[in-house]
Amino acid sequence: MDFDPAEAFGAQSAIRTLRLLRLLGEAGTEGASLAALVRQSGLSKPTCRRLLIALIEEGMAVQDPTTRLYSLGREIYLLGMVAADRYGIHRVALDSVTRLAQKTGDAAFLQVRHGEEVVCLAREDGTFPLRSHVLKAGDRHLLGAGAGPLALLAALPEAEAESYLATHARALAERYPALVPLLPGLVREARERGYSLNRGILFPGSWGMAMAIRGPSGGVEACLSLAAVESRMQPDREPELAALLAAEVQLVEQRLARESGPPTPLTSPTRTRNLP
Amino acid sequence: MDFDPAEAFGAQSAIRTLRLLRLLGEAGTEGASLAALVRQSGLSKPTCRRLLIALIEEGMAVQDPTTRLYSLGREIYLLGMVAADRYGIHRVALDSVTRLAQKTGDAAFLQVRHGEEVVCLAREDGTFPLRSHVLKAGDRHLLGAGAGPLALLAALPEAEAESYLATHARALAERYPALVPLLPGLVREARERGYSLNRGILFPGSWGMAMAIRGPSGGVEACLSLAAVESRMQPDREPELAALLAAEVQLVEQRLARESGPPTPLTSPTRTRNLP
DNA sequence: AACGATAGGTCCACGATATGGACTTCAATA
DNA sequence: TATTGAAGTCCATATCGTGGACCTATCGTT
Repeated sequence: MDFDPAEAFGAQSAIRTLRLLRLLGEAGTEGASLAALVRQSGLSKPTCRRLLIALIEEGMAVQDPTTRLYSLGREIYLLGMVAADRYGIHRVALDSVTRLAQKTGDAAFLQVRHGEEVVCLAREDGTFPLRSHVLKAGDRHLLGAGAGPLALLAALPEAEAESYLATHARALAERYPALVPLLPGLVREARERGYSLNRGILFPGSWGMAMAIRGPSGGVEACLSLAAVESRMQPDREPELAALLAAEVQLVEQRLARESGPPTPLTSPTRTRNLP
Repeated sequence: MDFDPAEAFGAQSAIRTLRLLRLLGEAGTEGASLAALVRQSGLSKPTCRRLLIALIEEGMAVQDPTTRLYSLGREIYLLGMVAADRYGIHRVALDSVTRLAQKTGDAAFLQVRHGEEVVCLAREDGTFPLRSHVLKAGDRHLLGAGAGPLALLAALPEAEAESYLATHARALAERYPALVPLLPGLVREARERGYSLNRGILFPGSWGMAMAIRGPSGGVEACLSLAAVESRMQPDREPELAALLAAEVQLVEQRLARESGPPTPLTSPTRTRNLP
């Protein structure tokens, strides 16, 4: 993360604290070690630790006394549930994830777009014993990187997708070197098919499939996805999986439409500074 | 809130930022004005504003451009969903809230205990036109203050409840003056009946009823509750409402038991400093 | 339309506060 | 029992955050 000094505006440690919080989110249920957080945050060890203590004292983080790993605290859950009134999609989508996992036997996910990132909100495992553990709740990837992010990218208006690719080519190439040359083709494929397919591009042998969820206003903010080992996502099973995805996506879309009495505000998180 | 300087340990502004975040949580969906946040936090206006900007830049808060009110941002929702893997009760309890609201026609709530506080996680309104708006998602009250908090207090082991009352008498008296003398009686009543009843003690005319949810390990962490205008909670309707509550509580408890393959860690959020 | 009152927002000199290099402690591996 | 790597802590220093003072916008009132 490392700080661009320009973005510190008298709130350095506030920003640092909040970024740490986000890193804890990415660490998910397992948690993260102090060393890992130091590395990822670019902070010094004492600073990192001090901020973690503050997070812990406020209930926003916890440290496992035996493993010493840090993870999100209950306070964050409580706040998140309050925020869910506004941003929530889980109420209409979580049980679809569960059903997908049950019916397919593989891992199913709910992912949402958040600016240029795609965040995995929920993962549910099926019963099949060979499982891909490449994606878990809290993981974040750039649009396009993985089946879910690919579905979301492909569902964007073409102009928007183009400009995203142009703007983020560098970042994509850095984080996912193998991906960039393939992306335009994958996006086209996904558009034609109606769902995306990731044939082990990011992690060999880990395949994925995803379909975007369109909100009542037409915007795309989330997707359902599946992940499995290569052998479980061959052409023979593809239509079956796609049909299951399609059915659940349709269900979620209906539920979204029904409850959109008060239309969800979906404004971008970027802020324009008030100028003098 | 105001700061006990002793608790600042080189993380003043981190703590301040996180407390602000919590205040935003309490403000719920409506949001809070800068002035309100300044008042509640005890911070100076510039400091408050600066920290809010930091929160906004990190996506953890948003400001409505027309009303200028601040509220929780989408990032908090995302983090909360990740934390839900660990602390979540909503997956097994939210639809009970919905059903209660539908069947009773009144407002139904899910509240959880968090240390000495009880946080309202969700509110769902029924169709009856006279509604109590005394409680909304994000609101926090001390154990004992209101139907839900009362049910949770009454469900505690007797010794624990006693010691809580002893320790927090002052705080209770300060925030809820009318309540304290009545509390012991109310708690006893609730224990005998199996559910709590608040006959407009905190807000005249706003009545409430609640029943605690017991986890598989026997601990009590949450409750379902109902609120209505006085006339809708008279003895004639009481058994009916209590039965509905009991049915949903039982359902939630069953679901909790079923999914407790990996038993939910429910450790307290307080931290013991590592001593040299 | 001029006024006062209330709230949102910002500036910047000062000093309290957060910083990180250096250190200690502990557990696991060799 | 050395050795490595990670967790955790101390404290002198200067950087970063602070809040009094000020500006502006938007009301309701006369």
